[in-house]
Order: sequence, then C-alpha cells, then structure tokens
Amino acid sequence: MIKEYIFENVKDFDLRHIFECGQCFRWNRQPDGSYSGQAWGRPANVSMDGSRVRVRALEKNGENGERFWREYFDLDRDYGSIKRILAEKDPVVAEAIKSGEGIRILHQEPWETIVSFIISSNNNIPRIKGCIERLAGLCGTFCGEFEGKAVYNVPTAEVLAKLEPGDLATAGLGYRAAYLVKTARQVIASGDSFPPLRSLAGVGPKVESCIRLFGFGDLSSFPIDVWVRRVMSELYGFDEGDISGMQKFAADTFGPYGGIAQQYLFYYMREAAKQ
DNA sequence: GCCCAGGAGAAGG
DNA sequence: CCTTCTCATGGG
Repeated sequence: MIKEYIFENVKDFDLRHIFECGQCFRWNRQPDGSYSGQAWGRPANVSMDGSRVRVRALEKNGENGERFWREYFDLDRDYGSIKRILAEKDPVVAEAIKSGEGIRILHQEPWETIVSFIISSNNNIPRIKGCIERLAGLCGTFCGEFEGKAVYNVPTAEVLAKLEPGDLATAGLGYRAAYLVKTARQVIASGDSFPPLRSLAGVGPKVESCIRLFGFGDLSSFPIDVWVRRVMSELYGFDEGDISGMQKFAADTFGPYGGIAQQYLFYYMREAAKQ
C-alpha cells in the first residue's frame, strides 16, 4: 500500500541539490520535477511545494514511515546554522553554498553505499547510475511495484558472495564486478564482525571516505575526488598531488562538517563546469 | 583514434 | 614512504 507523508515548513531543502550532488544514484528526476527512486528498499516519489515536502512511498512491513523519511532526509539537523559556520570560516565555501543551498546529507543504507561507491571508482555519474540499476535488476532484492515498475535494491552480500564476476557481465561493471564479489565474500566470511572498510576489495581512501560520510553518518569525512582536487588546486592553491595537505586543511577548517562543506564544493564545481 | 569518469591495487623505486 | 602502470566500460 502506498502512503503519503507530508513535512511542513522545511528549510534548506532542494530536491535537485539533494539528489544531484553525487551522494546517491537511485533517484531520478521526473517530468514534473519530483524524484522517484528507493531508499532502504522503500520505493518512493518525493516532491516539493514551497516549503512542504511530500513523500509518497510504498509501505514496508506495515510501518509508519514518518520517522524513517525524517531521518533519511536529515530533517532534524539545522543546516542553516551549519552553513553560517562554514561560510564564516571559508570564503570559497561561502560562495559554493550559494549554488547548492538546499543540499542535505542523506542517511543511506550502509551496504547499498558500499556497493555504490565501489562501482563509482574511475567512473562517471550517469554510468554509475546505469551500472547500479542493471545490477539491482539482475540479482537485486525485489522491493515491490511502484509507478508501474518493479523496483529492486542492490543485491545482498549473501547473493553476491555466491556469484562469480562473470555472472555480472550484463551489468557492465567492468573490472569492478570482481571487487563486488570479493567484498561480499569478505563480509560473509567475517560473520558478525564487519571488516574494516579499507580492507574490502575496491575500497581505497576516497571510496572509504564516501562510505563513511553517506552510509555511516560521519559528517567530518571529506572525500577528495577529481572535482574536489580541482577546486582545492584552482581556488585554494594546493598542489594537485597534495592530498594529505588538502585533508589536513579540511579537518582544520571545517572540522565536524567537512563532509557537508565537501558537498557544496563538489556541486559548485560541477555546476561551474556545465557553463 | 583520443581523453575522461566521485580510483584502487600492484609493482617498483 | 613515493610514483607509475593497468584495470573494463561507455560517452564526448
């Protein structure tokens, strides 16, 4: 059954900023400006009317999703005050905030985040979305019918661990298919104790940083990808190869909100590149 | 044909 | 510790 949840008087919230700042890959813009996708196995459509956010979602296990969606969209966090703190500390971020003032960090499912960002490596966003979509359709978890389409979440570690990389060929993941299978087997083999992220196949410094930020709520995590490296080089004067210097600057300047600052910078740089 | 994409891993200094 | 090379795939 489809349920509707309304959140009134929501500030610092923009669907395009949230869903197109590179943090998630399963939400797609509809002709009416709303977004359809799924979160934690819940198919949904999200729209906005003024300061009112409307979520139409497929009910899961008979639960009341109000609390779930409030947490998913991080609605209890005051982004206004965070933006003021960041803008005061750094003029570049102050400018970047103007282009993505409605960004929020979604509370994404850890395993989906791990799978997604392993696929993201040396890849581009449109193709990452296609890869995840094909992978989910191929061997993912069925979430239900929504808007006339079957919706699937990414495959569980249990499912992936039993496959061979070649079984994922039609998903077009390239060499990342082997990373996924190996990571799934590592997770299954470790039983109850989840292995350290960096020990997983296909998880290096940048992918770990994204997983911590988007899947484990570590807002201090500051992922440095090609775009952020570009902005740090062009607008802050860092040497392109000085990743550790950039990390230290982010920690010293943005502290507990490094990940939020990074999202403004990422969105800002990509918007500028579109011109 | 080339280069690039939210890099990681292995090899060799 | 560092640098360089390779990895599969699709789009511009």
